[in-house]
Amino acid sequence: MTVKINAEQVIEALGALAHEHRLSLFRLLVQAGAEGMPAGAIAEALALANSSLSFHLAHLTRAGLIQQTRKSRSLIYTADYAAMNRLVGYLMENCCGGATCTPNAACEPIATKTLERNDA
Amino acid sequence: MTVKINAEQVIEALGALAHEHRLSLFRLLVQAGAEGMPAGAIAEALALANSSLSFHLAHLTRAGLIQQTRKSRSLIYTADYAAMNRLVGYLMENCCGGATCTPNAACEPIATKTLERNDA
DNA sequence: TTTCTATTTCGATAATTATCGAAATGTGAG
DNA sequence: CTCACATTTCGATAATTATCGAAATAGAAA
Repeated sequence: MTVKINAEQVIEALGALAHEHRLSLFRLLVQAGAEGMPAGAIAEALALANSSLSFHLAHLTRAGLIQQTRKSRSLIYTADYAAMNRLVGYLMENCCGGATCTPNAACEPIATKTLERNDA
Repeated sequence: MTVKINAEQVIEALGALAHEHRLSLFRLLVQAGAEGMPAGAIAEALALANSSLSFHLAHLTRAGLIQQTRKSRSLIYTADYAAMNRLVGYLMENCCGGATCTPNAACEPIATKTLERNDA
């Protein structure tokens, strides 16, 4: 339990995930692993207008569930596994009055191809 | 993994929990244990108008996160721990491409006082 | 600098959601 | 049957959210 999370952040994250396209989008990035995906490829995969996708990407980013890095002209989005773990941790932590059942399964990103940054 | 859950149900549950009052409400019921709480007591605890609370109770019920039983004139609401576990299970299951990290911590309701129904 | 490409921001619109008071419903008591 | 109580449903209103095309921004290449 390195980083704390509060109710407000939990609500923001839950609300961000509680949408057909954003849930698909997040899981797409989770499966994409540490390499992530450029916005254009995501828009194509989800069959969304660029402007709509941008709206959802901003929403997930604001909720702290995904992150953005630039690679030449493309913006690469990656899932934030730590945030995912914190969210589930919060739900489980407050599950049984706060005592016994905390999740001991932590998710680590899958390095699909290039493993450039090992600073996680 | 006795009961399956699909994306649509997950979205409904996440959306139900992604609200200040409903998240507090759900956690209140979780802490209340198997005994549950009558609507009136919940409204008082959360300082909500009866009609507003009823709206949120219906929302959580529709999402399958809480259940309703009648006890004389009062309607008693209880948290559905199994639904909670299914939700977290879904999130974790699809966390690492679906393979390794599933949660092995399951939440059981706390029997605070009367343990009338053992058919869980 | 000019052009090309990727992505975001801006309007404008439609749909959904949250809120509360007042009225209605349903249950038990006298 | 009538009354009292707990909760829900009904309106009406305000706020938020999702959508997409068109225009603007940002970076890279020529």
